[in-house]
Amino acid sequence: MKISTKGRYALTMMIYIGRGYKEDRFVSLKEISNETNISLKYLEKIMINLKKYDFFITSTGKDGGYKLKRNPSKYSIGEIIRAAEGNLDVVSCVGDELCPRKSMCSTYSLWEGLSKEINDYLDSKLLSNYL
Amino acid sequence: MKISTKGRYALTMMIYIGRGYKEDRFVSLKEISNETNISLKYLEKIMINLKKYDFFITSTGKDGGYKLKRNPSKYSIGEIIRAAEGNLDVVSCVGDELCPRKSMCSTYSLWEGLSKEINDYLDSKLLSNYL
DNA sequence: GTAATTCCTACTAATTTAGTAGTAAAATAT
DNA sequence: ATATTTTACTACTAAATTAGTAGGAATTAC
Repeated sequence: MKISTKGRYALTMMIYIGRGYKEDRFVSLKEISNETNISLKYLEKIMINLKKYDFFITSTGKDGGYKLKRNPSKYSIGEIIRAAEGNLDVVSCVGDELCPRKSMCSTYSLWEGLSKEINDYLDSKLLSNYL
Repeated sequence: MKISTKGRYALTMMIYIGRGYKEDRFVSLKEISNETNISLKYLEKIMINLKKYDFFITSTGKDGGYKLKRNPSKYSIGEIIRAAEGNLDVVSCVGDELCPRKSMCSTYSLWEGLSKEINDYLDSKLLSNYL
């Protein structure tokens, strides 16, 4: 039940990029990599998932990088972590997938409830709280 | 952020053993394996972790198995899952371990808060609710 | 004493996580 | 224009964790 580096580093990037928001400047992954000592290549890889969402304006080339599209208070931590890691359900047996183990059905509501707690908690926290 | 089979199957076993509590009988892993189609050997392996805690009275040999030591309402789901999986903190940077990445310190309270939510939720649920 | 069960140790396979490597394409400062 | 810087894209690899398997010793009810 650990949050992986994918989710943690994604949030790190969002924080750095969020800090550039007031100055209206692009923040490059190079810069984040330098300040955090996280490999540039790995940041790029994690960024692939985030780019699928409508989070940034990007610019290639000199002085390029990423800029937030919205105000940092308009991003929840939940949407960031889910963008990076996928859904935050604690079990995969959701939807109409049939579970062959009867005994576990009695625990479905437990896992569903826990997943909801996790999502609600993270959705209640905003990026602006962590800049 | 998935609960692994270790935790899920541990709970499954506790439920089956808990059902035997009223009849005051030993429930064997063989029986649980037969009803759930989870490999006996794997159940044995997961049981190793649970046995470190004061959960059961055991009996080897014919008609042997496991019997709960306390009333099912005296076991929280949290203690069961922690016994099987280890602590439920969502990050490992707890205690006095020093984190080299400054930017992440701003998120420590987030992960600590989330870990507390998870533990509190699971501690509020009792085994007796899932028999 | 035999069958059923836990107890104990060791091994293996599959999956996920955590990276690395190389290059192409785009934008910009000069 | 061109050199530089940055994102964009594709592919590969290493380490760790998860999920199991295998074989047999000790214990107990009958």
